[in-house]
Amino acid sequence: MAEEPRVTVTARAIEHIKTMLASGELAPGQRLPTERVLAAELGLSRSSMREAIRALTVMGVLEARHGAGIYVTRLEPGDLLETFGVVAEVSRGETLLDLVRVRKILEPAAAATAAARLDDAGLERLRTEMAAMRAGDTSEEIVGHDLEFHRIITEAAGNPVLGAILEALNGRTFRARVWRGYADENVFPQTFAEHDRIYAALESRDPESAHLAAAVHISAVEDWMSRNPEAADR
Amino acid sequence: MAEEPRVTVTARAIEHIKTMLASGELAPGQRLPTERVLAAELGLSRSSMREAIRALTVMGVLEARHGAGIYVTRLEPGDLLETFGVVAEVSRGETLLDLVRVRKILEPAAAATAAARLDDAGLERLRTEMAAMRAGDTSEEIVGHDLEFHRIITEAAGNPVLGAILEALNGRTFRARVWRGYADENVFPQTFAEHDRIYAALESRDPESAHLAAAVHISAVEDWMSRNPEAADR
DNA sequence: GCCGGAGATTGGTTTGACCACTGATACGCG
DNA sequence: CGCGTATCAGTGGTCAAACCAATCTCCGGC
Repeated sequence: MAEEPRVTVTARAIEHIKTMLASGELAPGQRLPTERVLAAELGLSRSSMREAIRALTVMGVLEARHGAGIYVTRLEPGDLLETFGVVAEVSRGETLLDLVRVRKILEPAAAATAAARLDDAGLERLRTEMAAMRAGDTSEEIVGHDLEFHRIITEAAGNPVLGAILEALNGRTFRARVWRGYADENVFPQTFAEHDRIYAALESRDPESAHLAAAVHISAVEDWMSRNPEAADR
Repeated sequence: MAEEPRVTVTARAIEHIKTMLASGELAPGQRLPTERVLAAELGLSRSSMREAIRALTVMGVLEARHGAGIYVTRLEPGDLLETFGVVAEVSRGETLLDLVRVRKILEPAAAATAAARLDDAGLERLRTEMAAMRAGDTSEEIVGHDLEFHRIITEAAGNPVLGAILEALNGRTFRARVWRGYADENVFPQTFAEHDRIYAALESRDPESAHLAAAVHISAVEDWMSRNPEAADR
């Protein structure tokens, strides 16, 4: 016989709502019944129902607005993959290296695709970020422009899922660790040169060169992390 | 002035624990204080504290064992990226296509790496899965072996983060959608042939061929989905 | 017709009680 | 003495009933 009442009521509620979502019974943006009603319908207490809602909220599928109600999010990759970022936040050691290695696969692919799609306005924005980076004083500031530089490229690749994953792979926490180390070694010039290479490839609409330049760029980060494992443990 | 006490107490608790994790104050496998104690320490009610714990649980960061206590997970990619799978479960339409496109980038890279690392035992396991797939009756059964086939390769690539992402990208829900459609068109033979190509490349330890064969394989899926958009809406 | 405020609605938070599972301790049997 | 078992304290799981704090709605006055 079926023998597993071992699941908590909250877990069942979570599964229940996910199923409604997968089946299309709940559409993006749609409003759900109130907590009290949901609890009654699923036959559990409001407390437990709230736990389920909270879980789905952090997953990015639901959004609770105080006083207004509970809504299904747009269910776009960006919403759903936000939690992905925690892996970059709480990981250390070897896992951080693995993170970079995945980025080394994705970022070049994104750059290659972007090479064929980035328009003049995009190139202009890239130049702006590059200049801002060179002019930046604080490490914090430089990291911000670095992130933006890569995000523009990622966005131009036109794949929201890819964009969200790369975004997560580059959590501020993670990025800050690397750049803090960079600052101690004055490797900024080399990094700026790598960005220049990427930009040049994009400007000449050359996917292969863009792919290569991006790979070189990320490899530099990977190498640095390999040589400075202690940076992964802070 | 700082002006946003608009964050819920639960959100603060979540952040608090994540910070303790990032700083190393909480180590993998470690046991946390009881819910009651935690609630008191952070100055909130047990209900709210439980919501925070539930949230961290679904993120794969904490694990609550009934009667035993709350523990930090091993914090390995597999644990943390489990939620990632929801995107594959609740997404539809264009997003599903974007999902496959990301897989088209990652899977070939994984196959190429695996070509240099897969040992004889691994090859043997691949042959087993291939045979089982051909012999499979139900779609359900075939999907299972298909998944296992790819998982063996991914595992051989030796990057847990990459493995976890690909695992998520291939949620059973998602995979079932495709194969259900495949069954209607009898494209199994072609798929089997693609697997044969991948296997041959791996056996001859040829990264480039493996990369190519995997790309072809995933492209076939992508093409099929492009031609059958209605499959994405079930 | 527009504006503002009172009241209803709904999520946010707290409290306290009880249930269900786990693990360790102490007991009793062989 | 050794081992199995019964007991029980500790801990997470669930429920209930309030009250608080945003938000929305609708009605009345200007």
